[in-house]
Amino acid sequence: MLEKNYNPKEFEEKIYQDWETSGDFKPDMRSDKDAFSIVIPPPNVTGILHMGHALDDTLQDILIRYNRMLGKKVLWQPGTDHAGIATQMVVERNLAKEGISKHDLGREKFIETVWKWKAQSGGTITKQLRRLGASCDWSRERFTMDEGLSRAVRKIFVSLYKDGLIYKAKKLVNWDTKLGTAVSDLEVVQKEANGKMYYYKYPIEGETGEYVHIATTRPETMFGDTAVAISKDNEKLKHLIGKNCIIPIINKVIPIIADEHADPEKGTGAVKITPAHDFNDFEVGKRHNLPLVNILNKDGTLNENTPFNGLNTQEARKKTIEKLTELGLMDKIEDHPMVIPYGDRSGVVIEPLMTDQWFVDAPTLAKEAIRVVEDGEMEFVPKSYEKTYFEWMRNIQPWCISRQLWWGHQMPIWYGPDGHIFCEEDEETAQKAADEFYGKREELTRETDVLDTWFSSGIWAFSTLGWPDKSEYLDTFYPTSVLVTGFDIIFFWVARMMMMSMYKMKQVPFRKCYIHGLVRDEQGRKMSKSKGNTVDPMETIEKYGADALRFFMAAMETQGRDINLSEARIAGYRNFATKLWNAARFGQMNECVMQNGYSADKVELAVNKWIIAKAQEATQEVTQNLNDFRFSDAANAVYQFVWGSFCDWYIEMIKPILYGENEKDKSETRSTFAWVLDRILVILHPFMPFITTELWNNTAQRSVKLIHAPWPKDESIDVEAMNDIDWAVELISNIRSLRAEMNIPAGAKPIVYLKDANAESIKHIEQFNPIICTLARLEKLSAYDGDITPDMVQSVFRESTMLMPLKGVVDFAAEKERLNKELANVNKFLEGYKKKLSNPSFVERAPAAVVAEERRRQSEAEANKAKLEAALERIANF
RNA sequence: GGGUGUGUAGCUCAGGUGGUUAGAGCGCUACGUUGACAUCGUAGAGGUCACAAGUUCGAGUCUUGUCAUACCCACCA
Repeated sequence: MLEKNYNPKEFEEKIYQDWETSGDFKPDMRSDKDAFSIVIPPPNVTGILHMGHALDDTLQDILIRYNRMLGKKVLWQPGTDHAGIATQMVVERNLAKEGISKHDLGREKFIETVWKWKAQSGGTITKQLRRLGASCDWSRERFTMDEGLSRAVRKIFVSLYKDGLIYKAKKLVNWDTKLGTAVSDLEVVQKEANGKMYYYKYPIEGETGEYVHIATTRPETMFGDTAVAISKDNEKLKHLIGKNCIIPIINKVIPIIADEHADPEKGTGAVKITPAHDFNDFEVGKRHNLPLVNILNKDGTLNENTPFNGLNTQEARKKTIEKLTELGLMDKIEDHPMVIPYGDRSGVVIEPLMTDQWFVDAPTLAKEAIRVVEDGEMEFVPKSYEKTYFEWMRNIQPWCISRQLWWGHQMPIWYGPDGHIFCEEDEETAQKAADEFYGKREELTRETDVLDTWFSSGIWAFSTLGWPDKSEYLDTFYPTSVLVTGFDIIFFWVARMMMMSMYKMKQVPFRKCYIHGLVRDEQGRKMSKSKGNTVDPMETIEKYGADALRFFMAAMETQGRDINLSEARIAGYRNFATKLWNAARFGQMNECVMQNGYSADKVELAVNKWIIAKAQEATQEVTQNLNDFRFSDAANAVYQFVWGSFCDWYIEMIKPILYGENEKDKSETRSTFAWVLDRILVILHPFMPFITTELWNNTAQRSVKLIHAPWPKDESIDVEAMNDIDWAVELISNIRSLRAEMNIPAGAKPIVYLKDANAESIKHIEQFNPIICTLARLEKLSAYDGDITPDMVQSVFRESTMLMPLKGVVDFAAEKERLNKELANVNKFLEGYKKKLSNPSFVERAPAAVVAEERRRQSEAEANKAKLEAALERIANF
């Protein structure tokens, strides 16, 4: 017997362990059905599960479990990401607590420490995923830095390099002064700040008292200026073009040039050009062949090309202003709201800096990645994200992949003594290539830079399946079926996966890409540690169970919208689980098990036919909606069926049968109950795997585990579905015969019985029992003043189970009115269609498909009309 | 500046291709909880679907505009 209370803590972990140890998550490679596969967006190995993961992985698990029940070969490939910067920062922070810096350890020792740390606490997130119920094939778990994946990374790097798609270049890149590394454009976030605009002037060379006035937010960069630009359309200032001016303090002469970058409307109309420290100025410098003067060290302090060697930019700015003021060159300082770039990880200001870096030729790789989406080989769901994707891909810039970090994939690049580059998969091969190149043995040195984390994530879809080796899994599961991820990661990951996969595999990495929104807090604010409004999914699971959290995520997931976390709602879904638990318990108490020889398509009682038809309807809805990635619709269909139809109505309706004496009816009803409960457990399983499994294991002997139970097919049973009108007709007929049989005078109130019956208790029982309630309201009878006997009550209880209470369809006059109204409506449509279709210009000019659609609707309306008329006829007598 | 969304009940949100009386959960009110229910049931109140014009026999849904709001991209000397 089931416990009295639903207590998820008691069985969730136990059930998960059984799945995992029994190998239930492994694909059934003998299945003759299609393959279905998902690669998990690898969480950061240092991370802990947050609500975003809970959403992302719940959706994936629903799809995985659903497809597994469809009998397909199903693989959910799990793994974690080494997350270069994030992980390095975590470990550095830990070391700092002991007063150690990474430089104290040296590169090798530091990396050792990271691995040690990973071994120690890297499993947290995968443990948490298990707690959520994620049915990943953990036996195949991968890590972006493990041996196989590292080999895949080297292989693809060499391939790209040899195809000329990876190159080294000295470019202006985003430089993180705290981490001491280059970062990609995507890793830079722009933040609003209250800055100041500094106005000052540069003396014109050879013309005492003449100046060119400049405005800048960063005066300290003036030592890197190599020109001042003015638009040639600037009537007021264009006379200065061609002259030279002098950078004060260092008294350096620079030219005044004409360039469109200088907008006459902005600032003073004259712009100082610092090509080595500003992306726009860099372009101007290129156009005019201006020299580059680097004024910053890699830690962001000013260097020897300035008078403030060693000072940071803030201090240098102060000094510069002081000096300019002394020289009488300052005009004014104004408040100026501005946007400043910060590193999204380090949180410090990003400086554009000239450095040697490695780049992937993204514009070339993007071409195929764009084509396959245009051609529909990969589809975004919702489709609108295509636009975002195209927009970004068509304007993509070379991708800076080198990072000056220690933790990550060291680039497979070796330099000869003369700087010649050898790019090979390992040192031995590189040495061989060098031997051949030089004709003698030369010492090689390896490039110290490591790769951007997203480089290895970019090949995740096939590297985890075994590439570059031949493997059954790669053949079977690539391309993967669908990628499920958040919109914030489209550029970082989806786009890169598309490019890398198209380059190497010549096939899309996934056929569909389902994009979901963010999980926000109760008020719709973004969750963040700094705001302190994060909710730990593990605490939620502890409190309400994993099933409740999962169902919440599914029920709230509507395409293209963020989800606001709501504890009340999660509690509501916990109540839903409780409800189901108790329904199952009710079944147990009434010995509702499948009888031998029971067949759902042979039931006779209306109430059983009805619930079976309803169950089929719900199954269809769930199936269709899951196929369409409409998670909330799928979840709500089960919810409505279980609570609204099964618990609220069916269970109430069958009580009299189960408590009565008609053994045949009892037997059929018990079996039907068991059948419907089974159906519920199956279609609910993808959403709530734990409670469904617990009930499955406890309600009868099973030959198959629920996780592998076959998903029901629509055509498996054939019950005669009854529509509302049919129910109403049958209901009222039964009441009439009942009334006649029991000799109840017309106008009498239907029978109620209580030990101490009185007017109040009659009212109560109306509310308690939907059957009685319906009877009462249906006939709108006045008070029954005859005797009420226990027999009469029994009789009504027993017989009335043949009836169907219907919410809403209780008043036949109203029903008639409704039908007539609808009929009038249909007639109106028909008139409209007739009018449209008899209009020659519409029929002749409109596209054939449109006309056909209109005709189809017309005939649909005609069929509807016939149906309504038939229904009206049927209730005409009531 | 460019782009993409969103605006529906007190709150949070559903409302494929226009078509009955616009729905759910929570909250609220009333009544009841005796037989699955750490609760549940029944009933109810609550909406000019942001605003305006248009297309249509018919608009929450389509078109245009306005207002509000969120996010993304670029830029701001």
